[in-house]
Amino acid sequence: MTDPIQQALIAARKNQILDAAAIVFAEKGFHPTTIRDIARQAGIADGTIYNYFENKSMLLLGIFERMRESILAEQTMPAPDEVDTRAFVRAFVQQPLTGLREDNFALFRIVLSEMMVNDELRTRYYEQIMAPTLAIAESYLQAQVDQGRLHIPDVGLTVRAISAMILGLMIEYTLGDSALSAQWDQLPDTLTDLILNGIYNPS
Amino acid sequence: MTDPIQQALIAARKNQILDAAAIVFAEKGFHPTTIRDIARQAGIADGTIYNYFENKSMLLLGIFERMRESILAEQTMPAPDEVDTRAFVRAFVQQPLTGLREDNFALFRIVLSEMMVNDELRTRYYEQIMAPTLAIAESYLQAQVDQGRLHIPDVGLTVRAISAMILGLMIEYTLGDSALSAQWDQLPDTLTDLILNGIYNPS
Amino acid sequence: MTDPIQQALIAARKNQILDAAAIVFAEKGFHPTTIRDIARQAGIADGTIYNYFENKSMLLLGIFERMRESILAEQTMPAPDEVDTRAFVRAFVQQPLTGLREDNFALFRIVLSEMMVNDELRTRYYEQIMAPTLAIAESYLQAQVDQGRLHIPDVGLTVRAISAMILGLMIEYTLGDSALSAQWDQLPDTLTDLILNGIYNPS
Amino acid sequence: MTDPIQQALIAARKNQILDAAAIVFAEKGFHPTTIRDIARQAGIADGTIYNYFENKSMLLLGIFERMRESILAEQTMPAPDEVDTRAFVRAFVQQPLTGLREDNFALFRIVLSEMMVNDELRTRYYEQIMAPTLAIAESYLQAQVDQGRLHIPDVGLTVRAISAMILGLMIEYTLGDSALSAQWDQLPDTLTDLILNGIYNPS
DNA sequence: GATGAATGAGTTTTCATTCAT
DNA sequence: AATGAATGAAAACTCATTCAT
Repeated sequence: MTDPIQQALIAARKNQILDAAAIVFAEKGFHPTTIRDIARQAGIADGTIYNYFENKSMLLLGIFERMRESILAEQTMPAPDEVDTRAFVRAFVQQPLTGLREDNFALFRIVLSEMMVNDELRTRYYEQIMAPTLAIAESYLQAQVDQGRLHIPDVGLTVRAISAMILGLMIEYTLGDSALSAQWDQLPDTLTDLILNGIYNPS
Repeated sequence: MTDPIQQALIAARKNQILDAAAIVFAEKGFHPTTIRDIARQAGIADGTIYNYFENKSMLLLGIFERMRESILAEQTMPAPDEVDTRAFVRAFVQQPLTGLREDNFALFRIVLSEMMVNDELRTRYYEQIMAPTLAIAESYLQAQVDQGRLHIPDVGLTVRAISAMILGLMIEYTLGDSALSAQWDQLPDTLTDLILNGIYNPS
Repeated sequence: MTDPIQQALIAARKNQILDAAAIVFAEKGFHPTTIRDIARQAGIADGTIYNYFENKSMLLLGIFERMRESILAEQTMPAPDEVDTRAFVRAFVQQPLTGLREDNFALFRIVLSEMMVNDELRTRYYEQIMAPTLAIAESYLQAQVDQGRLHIPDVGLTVRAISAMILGLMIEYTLGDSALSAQWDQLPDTLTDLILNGIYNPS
Repeated sequence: MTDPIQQALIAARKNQILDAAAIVFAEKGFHPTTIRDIARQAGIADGTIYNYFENKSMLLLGIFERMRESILAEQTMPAPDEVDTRAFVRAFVQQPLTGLREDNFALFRIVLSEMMVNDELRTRYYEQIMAPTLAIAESYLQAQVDQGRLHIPDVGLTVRAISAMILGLMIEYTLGDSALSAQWDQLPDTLTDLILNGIYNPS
């Protein structure tokens, strides 16, 4: 049970299966993918998958968990005091935009799509990722406000608006907006300007 | 074929079916809903649906078309000159936030979820809704910039960022963020402030 | 719904399916038989079966219902007064022994086997067939007792013992007892003697 | 191979497995029970079972063999001369009725059910249990007939009828007849009366 | 145009059995 | 001898779609 070698083998096999599932899901989508597709991609038998995952939905959940872990691992925000405010905000928006790029995008689309429709997935996402991430961001911004660097009437709502902007941009990207993909690399700077200074011209 | 009475009957029957489909989709989701579910809800036979729609996906497309029409019909932007800049921006963000609320939300989630995964739906959405809407918004903002009221280095990207914020907020809402739903009515003002002035405290 | 022609068509199709199921069950047994086997035998598609029966078990239940109806239809006991006691008892034992012979035996074995193991089937059998049959037999015997023709200390238990004897003989037959099948036709007389007079030699 | 210690170990392990199988079979039935269920119950690995039994059916056969041995071991009929005829018949019917009660009943139902459907099991049952038991009973009865105590025109058929009555009663019991289970303890006497004297009232 | 019975391809999931360790 | 992960065949069941009436 607690044999560490066994544990490692089980984890390795689980990862092997999730790797395969991620590839096929990203390629064909969740519903069109069959268990057989995944088994073939992983080079194992159909039944083996069921030794490690209860059913097909749990595979998506497994992929989601791994995304969660890798995202949380990356979340190394700079200490707010050490950088100037602009660099801080820029880091804040850039991380998700570049972190979830390329290969991950196809998969992100699949997972998000299913998440909007699958209660269990949605609950887990909100509780395990979104809520804690929002809380962390909120405390960061609040610290900046307390230091007088930022002026934010409602920190909670503002944090949600900013993260929504990032999420929405990733969705618009997946929807095929060519202008967006062409200028993707300019986003961090443009967003930072927008967030910090707005678009009003007071002159 | 071009008999106007026939046309009206066909349109009425199509709407009857789409009404039924919208109800059931909103309740159960797209994939879990069967043609029989929809036929029962509409009070007609399974086969009748196929006299009006090619297949199940086309039902989603039909619903989507109706959403498009109602959204476009609502898009009555104020003439930019007639209102001050703040009221203009506020109207810009408020319309989708209040328009797509309540009953529509469940359906919006289903349609968006499938759209992220269905190429045809996605293409149609981008070409028929997102692209024209972005273009209109872009021209509006550009006019304000030209009048010196707004300062926007990259109008295209900024329009996308703002609309992404709105889309993202609707998604976060569907994901079950309670803070967001509690303060939903404050969003138009908060967003307008954020968009116009940003969060930087220059003092 | 209540269209009599529809009703007849549905009944006919149900019987077609049950006929096929009875043949294949009798040949291969319940568990080894697949839905496809039955569909092929009936000359219809697999899915059609599910338009008429909820699942495989319901087919067995349907067969069972038809056996029930045909058995009840045959249960035309002679009026107890019109025949002498011996003829009455003989008719009592002969009917099931000859009624459930030949073709039916293979099917009887399958149904009984599954009935001993399937709660729903067992409950239905007891309530719809065994209990009423026992009640009828009990009242018949009681009438004979009241007329002084028979001497039965416990009518309920005796009725059960006699019917058990018949059931047991059918099972022993299915178990392959060659002596029994060779002398099957003598059973009604032998059983009548045994039941009426017992085996004690008082001389 | 013939190492007596080895033999004992093998026998012990076989019994351990059969004990587990009997428990789970009695609880869930034969088909619904998985090898894993049995292995868990026995506290061993799935594969170990296959070191001792060829396949799942052989487990049922193994259980059956043990039942056979215990039944034959119990079959200690009184010497016919030593008891009066009534006591003899009573002992004859009582033994199976009380022997196969309580715990054994659930298992008996499973085994009998499968026996009616499984050729190998059925053949073994007939040849190894039913035929010898009938033969013994037949010789006992024949002895009584020869001594003039009993009057039986056809001993073979009568023996089958009596044993069928016992078997049938056990089945009716398993089918859930409440009157039967309530009066189960009176059965030996009632049956003895019925068998010896019948129900005819010659007065 | 409406009906709804018939179709049958397609998929998930189970589980007896094997065999390398 | 014991293990239990891997296997993959097998089967029930669903449901979008068709088409004769």
